[in-house]
Formats: sequence, C-alpha cells, structure tokens
Amino acid sequence: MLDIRLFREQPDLVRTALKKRQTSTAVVDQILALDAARRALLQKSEALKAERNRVSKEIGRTKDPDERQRKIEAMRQVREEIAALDEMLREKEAQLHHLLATVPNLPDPAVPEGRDESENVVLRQVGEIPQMDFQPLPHWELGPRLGIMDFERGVKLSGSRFYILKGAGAQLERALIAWMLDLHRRQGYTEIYPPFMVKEAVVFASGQLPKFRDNLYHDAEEDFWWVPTAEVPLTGMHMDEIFDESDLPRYYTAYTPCFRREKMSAGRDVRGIKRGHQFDKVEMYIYTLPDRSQDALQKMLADAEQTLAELGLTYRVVQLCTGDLGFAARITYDLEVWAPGSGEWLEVSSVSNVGDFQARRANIRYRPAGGGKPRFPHTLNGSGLGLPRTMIAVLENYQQPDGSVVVPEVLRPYMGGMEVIRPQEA
RNA sequence: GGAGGGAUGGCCGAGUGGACGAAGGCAACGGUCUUGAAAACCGUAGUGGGCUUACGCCCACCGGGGGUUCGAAUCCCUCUCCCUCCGCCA
Repeated sequence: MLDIRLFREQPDLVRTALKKRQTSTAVVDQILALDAARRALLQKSEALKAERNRVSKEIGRTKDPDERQRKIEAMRQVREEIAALDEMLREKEAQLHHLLATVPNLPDPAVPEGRDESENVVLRQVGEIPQMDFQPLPHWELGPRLGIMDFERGVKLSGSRFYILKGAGAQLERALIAWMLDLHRRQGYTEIYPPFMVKEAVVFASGQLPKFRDNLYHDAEEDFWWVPTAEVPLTGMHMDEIFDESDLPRYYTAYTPCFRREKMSAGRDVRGIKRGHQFDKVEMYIYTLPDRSQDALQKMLADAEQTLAELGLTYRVVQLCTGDLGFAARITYDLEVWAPGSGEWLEVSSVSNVGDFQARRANIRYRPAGGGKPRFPHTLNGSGLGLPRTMIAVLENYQQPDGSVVVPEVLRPYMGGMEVIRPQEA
C-alpha cells in the first residue's frame, strides 16, 4: 500500500513510476478525485459532530426544561444530518481503500527499466555450465526411473500438478528442508513454524489480496486461506504491532508448503515437479530500519546464494527490470539454477526489498530510539530456496551415466549417510 | 458442542450514561541531585485523521461490527478471541 499523501503531494512521481512498471496510471486521478470528495464530506461531518458534542455538554448543565428540550430537538436534527453524511463518506472511503490496495509498489530508482522479463539483466553467473559426456535426463524421466517420483499416483490422488515423492526422493525433500533451515539459522535467522492457513486480513496485509485472489485456495465456509508462501504468515505475525527500534532488525526463516492455483500459468510447465499446486519452500524474512534495508537486501541475496554454492550448483543472479517486478517489490533479484536435463535456467529464489509497502498494509511500526512518532519499518523476503526446482537441479546435475544420482555432500548427514541414490523397486 | 467469566493506552490495571482520551503503576523521554551511574524528586508524554503560513483548533478510537440516546469505555444486539469447568477427540 502506498501512502495517500504521496498521491496528493507528488502525483507525477507516482505516474512516472507506474509507467515504468507497465501499469496504467489512470488510478492516480481516480484516487485523487476520491480523496478530495472524501475530505470534503469529512469536513462537513466533523463540523456537525463538533457542534453536537458542544451542545450535548451544555444539555447536561441546562436546568431550564424548555431550553433543554429545545436543544435536544435541535441535536436530533443534527444527528440525522451526520448519519446521512457518514453514509456517503463510508462509500467514498471504501472505494478509495479498494483502489489504493490495487496499486503496486513503486520501483526503486536503481531498478533497470524494461517492458517484461526479456529485459531482465543477468548480473553474474557463478560456476560453469557443466559439460557432461553423456545425454543427461530431465528429472521427469530420471525420477520415475529411480523410483523416487510417481506422477500417475499423484494425479490419482489430487489431479494434475500433483505428484508423489517416494523413498530417497521423499528423504531428499526432507533433507533439503532441514539443511536449509539449519544453514539460515547459522546465518542469523530465527526459525519459525507458522500456521499454513491464515485469515483473509493476513493475506491482504502481505499484498496477495485483493489482486491475486484467483491464485489462492481458501476454505468455503470459514476464514481460512492456504498460504501461497511463508512470506504471508511472516508478515502477518507482527500485524498491528509497534516494535521498539532496538527490536530491529528481525531475521526469520520458515519452512512451509505453498499452495497456488496457478490459474495464470495454465498449460505452462506441466511436466514434472517444476510447477505444482503444492510445493515446499524455505523462506527468509527481514524486518529492518528503512535506512538499513538495502544492506539487508545484499545480505539476504548472499545468504540465498550460499545455499546454491554449498550444493555445488551453477547459478546466475538476475536483476528484474521494472516491467517484471512483483506487486509488492521495489527491487528484486532472482536466482536461477542450471538444470542440464531440462536444459534451462530455473528460478529457485526471488529476493526482494518491499520497503514499507507491506508494513503499511499490515500496520507494523517501530518507535524511533530518540522518541517521536512510530514509523513503518522496511521488510524483505527471499526464498532460500524453492524446493522442487532445487531438487530438479540436484538430480539433473548429480546424475551419473548409470542412472544413479550422487547425493551432494552437505545433504548426506541429513539422509542417514546416503551417498548415492540408486534405482529402487517400484 | 454446553455453562460461566473476560478483552481498556508500549505493558499492567481502575473506571457501569454527562468536566473520561480515560485514575494509578511500570516502561520511555527531559530536568534536579551525583565525579559518573543508580535511587529519589520535578516535569513531558497515546494512536490515527481533517483544517491552519503559524500559535493552534476539531473529529474518531476503550477487541470488531451494528443499535439505543441530545450525549456511550459505561446500556442493548451480534461476531471474534482468551480464561475456567463439563463433554468429545488426534
């Protein structure tokens, strides 16, 4: 959520920024018009309320019955007028709030301009694309051959975009989660185990609602929304709180499954485990002072990169251009890992500074150390990492000519010492 | 699921129709004292919004929503959450 004052005081700044995002700027004028109408009604209503308050106090002190009755009659009239004004006011406020809630965050000035993902900028590549002396298999062939992935039975249980991991596959998933959480803990993050279903207000606070309703699952009878990312509960857990400045920064990490309807990606990435309706992710999240958030972004990026480096995978760091930024983000780096079997770079992490965008929506503030008004902290989120694509990269990069897969060294303690995944009985 | 009790400022806690934005305490900030600190004492101080060049004025907020009233933290309805007891259950 952007500050309404930004629209009033610097509408052109907002328009320019929205254009860079390839977003319509018509909302700016609509918002300004609603804001003006709202304030006009507010002033009328408040003037009447001031009168009512003043006269009501007089009534309490008025002894003369006639005068008293006369004042009561007059205030009855005023009450009606206030009710009518407030009704109109509520309507304008609801419209304004709804519009404001659909405006994306403004890009950081440092973000390169571009129309869409084709204009993202590859900042660097770490590691070489491995040259294999045999034809590497894609994971959707490798997994079933090893007996560690079962697509048919996933579909039988739940339909398309669901799968079963089995034996060493299931162990590998669990090992990756546990290892990543331990790594982030060493990097200074506090581990959180949040609810996987949250209230609508929480999904609004992190910015997934109202715009991305179609991508979310929710209970038809109760106010439960399945989290599409741990970012949602990690934002919501401090909703309506005021930190002391000394409480910041806060570093959190959490594993959650993520549930997404993927309506927007119909037909894309249907093979294998790349894009499911349910997937696991380990997330990093930081609350920090505004002037520290860019440093925090660099730390988080480095922390995410470390997971790929320790797994021995080749990856590249991509800076998203203005046209490809997510709704809440001011600046985002993606990490893409090379998958030799699929023959593509897979997005396994997105590390973003959202500034005060989520804090404002969630009403999360901190009190400055020297006293003074509470202010909005900045929040950052980053995957560390998305599990299915990390698993794809591990399997495809560590596959051997005989069809087995070597377990990366850092994961072996988490897999009971297993060094190689070999074909298992179906 | 049934019965009862609760929800008040950053935190704790008083307040049952009119001078209550709300006693008192803790924490915070400024000052006195002290070599410095602590203690003690004095003082400041809620959050959001509107108007104003400004001093400042006004509105709203006592879990959420609605109602009664000239006037609601206080009365009524409703929802949510917490606590106690009973029942059921991984």
